[in-house]
Amino acid sequence: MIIQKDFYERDDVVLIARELLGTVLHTRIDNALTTGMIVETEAYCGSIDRASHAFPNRKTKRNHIMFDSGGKAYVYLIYGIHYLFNIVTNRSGAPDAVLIRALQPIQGIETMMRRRKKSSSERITSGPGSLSQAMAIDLNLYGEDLQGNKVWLEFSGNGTDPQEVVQTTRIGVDYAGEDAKLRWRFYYKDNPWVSKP
DNA sequence: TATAAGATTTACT
DNA sequence: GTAAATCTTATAT
Repeated sequence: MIIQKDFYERDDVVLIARELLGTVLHTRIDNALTTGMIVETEAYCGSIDRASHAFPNRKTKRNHIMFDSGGKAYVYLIYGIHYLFNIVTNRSGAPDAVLIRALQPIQGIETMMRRRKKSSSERITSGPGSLSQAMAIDLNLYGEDLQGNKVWLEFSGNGTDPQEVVQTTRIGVDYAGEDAKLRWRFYYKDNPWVSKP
């Protein structure tokens, strides 16, 4: 079942990050379908969180889609190399987003291996830059509606959380001072697809 | 206008 | 363990 807009428009971005674990991200790019279960997320709250690009409610050309209402894709280029995929949440004017950090591949694994230039399916979607490359996520998806025909999310069929969830601190945000200690990262314990430094 | 650093990954020493 | 790749934004001249 496709996740509806009201799921994303709630105001608790941390809760949404937790609930996105176990849902399935789909992209259909160049007529190739790729899907994967989300196993690692991080929450970013633009109004109070120094680690967010939108702190403190600052709108730029890069991040302006975060100020739109929830249920859109926020894609940006980091280090001039990697695209990171975020899901915009909350109401218009509240710049919250959830970063997708790792997937467990389900469909289109051959396609993902070709895009990643790997001959093995090992860890082709572990890490935010890697999964974007595997799913063909780039700036063409900036602001894309998550109920469209290019990128969307679905609840998994069984609706269960088969694995234990770990809540801990985020990665790569040491510059954010006290906010770097917020435990806004979620992942499935012992899942081999979770990103490891 | 110029410089520095970043929600990262990969290759090399 | 360290460095390079190289685009966007913020801060300082």
